Amino acid sequence: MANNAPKAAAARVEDMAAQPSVLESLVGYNLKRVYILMDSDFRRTFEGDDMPPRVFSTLAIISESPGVMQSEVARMLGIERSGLVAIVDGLEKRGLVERKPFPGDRRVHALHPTKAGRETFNRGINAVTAHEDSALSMLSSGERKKLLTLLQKIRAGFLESEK
Amino acid sequence: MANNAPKAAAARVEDMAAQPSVLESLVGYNLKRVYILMDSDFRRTFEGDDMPPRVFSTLAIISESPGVMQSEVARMLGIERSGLVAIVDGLEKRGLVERKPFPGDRRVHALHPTKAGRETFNRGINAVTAHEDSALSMLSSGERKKLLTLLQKIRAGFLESEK
DNA sequence: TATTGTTATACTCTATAACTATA
DNA sequence: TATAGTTATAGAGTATAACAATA
Repeated sequence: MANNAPKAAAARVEDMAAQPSVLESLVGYNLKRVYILMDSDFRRTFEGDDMPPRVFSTLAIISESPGVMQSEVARMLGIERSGLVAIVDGLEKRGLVERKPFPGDRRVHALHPTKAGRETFNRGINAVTAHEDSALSMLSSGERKKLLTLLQKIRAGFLESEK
Repeated sequence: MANNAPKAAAARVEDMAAQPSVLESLVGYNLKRVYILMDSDFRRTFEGDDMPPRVFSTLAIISESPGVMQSEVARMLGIERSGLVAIVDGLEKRGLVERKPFPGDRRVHALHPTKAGRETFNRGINAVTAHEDSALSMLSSGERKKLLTLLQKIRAGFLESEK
């Protein structure tokens, strides 16, 4: 150690900046931090519309696949059937989706978007895209595409390993 | 529509596969799904060691920056001071870290790793790296580096925009 | 027996606010 | 006045288990 300075009488809080951590080099750690940033930003942007991420995702799937059953939506979103009940309840109360009988299987509730639901989804998808444009403005178009490709590749890899 | 088949009497559940969703093209959605996969995998891998991600992160920062104060650790991890109390309590009970008086400011608890804490961290960082090697084996070395770089760039961008 | 939707329940994670002791 | 650590509390999100209706 080439530190010839006299020993300080007492440390000062201002001097206690910590070392950069090895955590910064871990994909998992950075993934979590970025997820939290993006998720918070999404919620802040759409809180006036009462549209947290998983509610928007549910509306999207129902709008794109009218007649889809709840179990299938839950499976696509990677959540439990039970967790989806409250989300669909909320969307139904707001007049954005409807539960209808499914011809051929009376256990099933087929989920359909209403006209208002389709309109909300169409406005939403534009707003969400604009939100991503803004939140990811530090990335070039190519970098953003690359990021998307890498994330999709990881998901595909996990899917494969579960077989 | 070039569908000349006769109309089915009743739909069948087996035929109700939903459309691929526009969600799949959103960075935020894929980020969340990948975060959940990696986080679950981490917890599963280290549950025998009682070492969820944020406990390991806390131990890492204390091991790398002995004497760091709690507020600084919370700031680095992006969580509230109050949330860190239980984590440090747990690490202290397990004999991995110690709260010591901070010379010069009696409000501060300086956090130090014990010998056992340093050993646990050293074993942990190897295990975590091995975990990432396994969980991200579908990516080439170059892809993994690129992903890390992109995630860090997003974090830096958010940090910049908060100024 | 298995599956769909539902309810009840509990647990994790986190944020907020208020308190104390110090500065 | 402001800050470090702490406690209490509440909320969001999610998972598990059990149930009725139906297959």
